[in-house]
Amino acid sequence: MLGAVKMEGHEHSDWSAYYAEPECYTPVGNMSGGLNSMSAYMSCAGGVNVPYMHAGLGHPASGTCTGMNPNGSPTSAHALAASYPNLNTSACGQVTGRPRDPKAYRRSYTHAKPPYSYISLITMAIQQSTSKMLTLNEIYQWIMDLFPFYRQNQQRWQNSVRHSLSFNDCFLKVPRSPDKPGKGSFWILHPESGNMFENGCYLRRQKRFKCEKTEDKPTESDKKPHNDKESSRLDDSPTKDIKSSDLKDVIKATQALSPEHQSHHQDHHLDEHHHPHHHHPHHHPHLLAQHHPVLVHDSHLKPVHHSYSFDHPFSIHNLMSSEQQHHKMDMLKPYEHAMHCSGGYGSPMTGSPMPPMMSTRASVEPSALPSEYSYYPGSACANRA
DNA sequence: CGCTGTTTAGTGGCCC
DNA sequence: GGGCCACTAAACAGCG
Repeated sequence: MLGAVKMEGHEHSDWSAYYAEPECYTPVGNMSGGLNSMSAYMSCAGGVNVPYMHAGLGHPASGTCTGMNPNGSPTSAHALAASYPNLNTSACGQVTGRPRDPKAYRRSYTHAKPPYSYISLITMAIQQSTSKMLTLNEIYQWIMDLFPFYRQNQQRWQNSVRHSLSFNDCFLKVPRSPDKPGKGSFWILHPESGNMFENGCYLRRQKRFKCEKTEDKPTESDKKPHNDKESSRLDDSPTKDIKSSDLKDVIKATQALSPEHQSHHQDHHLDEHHHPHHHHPHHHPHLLAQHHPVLVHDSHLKPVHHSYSFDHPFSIHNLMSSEQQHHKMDMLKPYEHAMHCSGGYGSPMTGSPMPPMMSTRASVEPSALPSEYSYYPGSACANRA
């Protein structure tokens, strides 16, 4: 299993060194034994004054209004520096190496590259969103809010994110409706891409999702190629742009994953209240569906549950569910606990990890939390052997 | 002009 | 070694 942890392009030495320390991370095959390394990771990341405890909840991108500088930001860096005086960082805030002090070096992992592929990150971002669809910028925000590492070198990884979105068939682009102008399209997960991450492990896909539909390929008239390049793609592969007639099915497919859609209005309200200047109210599916009234059922877009095992230590559930598990607790205790006991991305100290994002949304009421986080564990049993 | 999106190319790790 | 997957860089076009 550890092999999966190691990933290309990641700081292998950092992670392997970290995992090698039994005090910090003991994978030992006890995946469901409450060893929640990723949650500990998130605990720390979230604890580092990540100004948006709601990351794992309804609207990731809503982090923009929590005071975080969307551009990576001196603000964030300073906040991090203030929170982590011992953080061994370079002038630009990047982790420069392993501090001599074990505790300090563990803390530095708040800025180490998470062992998730970009595809994983994008998938997580979209899946955890209430609307199951995010704009590019919202995906950026979600990643940055959750992983301090990605507040640096944004041009680099954001290019990779864009590449991943375009290149991988598992991501579909949903154009904005004419009456909701704005920049960029919405991105959703292909309804049939659900088994990309077997066992719910988001470290690396077990198999690449390939959209091989041919018989249900949309007609040429339904597509709106942006340019010659895109039209040329139609020859051997359907465009990733999703047509309006498919939207409802796709949304249904994605939202059928959890009962959270039943509380959309509540979540919507909450987020609107907390993030009054953000765009996301525009793309809630039910709103969007209103803008796409002509919806025809398409067989190839049948609802398919994304079946993950959320017990996996690197699953999004473990990454996020700590919020649900602890939202009733004293908001500060877990943070302090993690800061003292973990301070890193992985820690065996917590079978019940602290909430990942605690810093600013402590006032959120449990009832306002999306129900998906109490739903996922059950779905794991239902969908996976 | 900056952001978004597409595409190509090169590289490296992992697995069989 | 080949295939696959992932990361990165870069060029380019379209759009707001």
